[in-house]
Amino acid sequence: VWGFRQRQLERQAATVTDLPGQRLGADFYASPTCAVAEQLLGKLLVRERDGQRLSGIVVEVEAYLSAGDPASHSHRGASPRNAAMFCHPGTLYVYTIHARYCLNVVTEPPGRGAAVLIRAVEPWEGVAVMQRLRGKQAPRELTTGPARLCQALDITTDQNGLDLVRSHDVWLEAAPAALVGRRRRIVRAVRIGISQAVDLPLRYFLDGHRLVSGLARHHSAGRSWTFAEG
DNA sequence: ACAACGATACCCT
DNA sequence: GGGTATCGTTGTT
Repeated sequence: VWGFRQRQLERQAATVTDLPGQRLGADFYASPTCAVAEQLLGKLLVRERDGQRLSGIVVEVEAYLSAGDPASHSHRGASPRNAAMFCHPGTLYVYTIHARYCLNVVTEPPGRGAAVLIRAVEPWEGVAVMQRLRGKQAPRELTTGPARLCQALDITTDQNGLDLVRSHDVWLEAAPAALVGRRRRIVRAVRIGISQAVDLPLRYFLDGHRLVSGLARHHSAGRSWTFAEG
């Protein structure tokens, strides 16, 4: 009961101050990782590149915890690769896997080693550029999957360690005005593509959204609830 | 030095 | 649903 009440308060604190299209501030990221993970759904991930905005609505994320989570890159302590994960909340952590890039948002107080992996976004601005960067046209081929969305937004390890609160290259914004007030259902389920801690339900996504990764029959698995954007 | 292995994606059936 | 390309990081000689 106490945990639920705390989460409720955290959610209110993060949404009350957010105005449509406004960049998310440092306080957004400094919360417990699971709270940040679910609050990231519906927010706008923005990449400014050559004076042009590329952006997408966050529709799927995974939490990677600072303790008790063997699947987290921070589990074996800090290293040159994961150093950004131990920086202050709101830091961008980009890592390579299978010769591709994936993007995380650092959470919690500095030094904890917790982050949220963004696994899928819905293209919002600059779709044609994303299609060119990806070399693909189909909606599900553009930004569904953590490495695909990085390629679509031209995010590489060059952006590793950026401060999302101050950077002019990458940041997050509150949901666009067009989406404020829209009711959505969130599903919480197990994470994808890991071999440790496979049973922890730390994956969050918008129920039934066509651009969520994984098989459609898994989309309704797990526990779900509704929330109102903005 | 070197070998193993991923928080993947692509292409094939 | 399954096999594999591909390469940086890591841990081991």
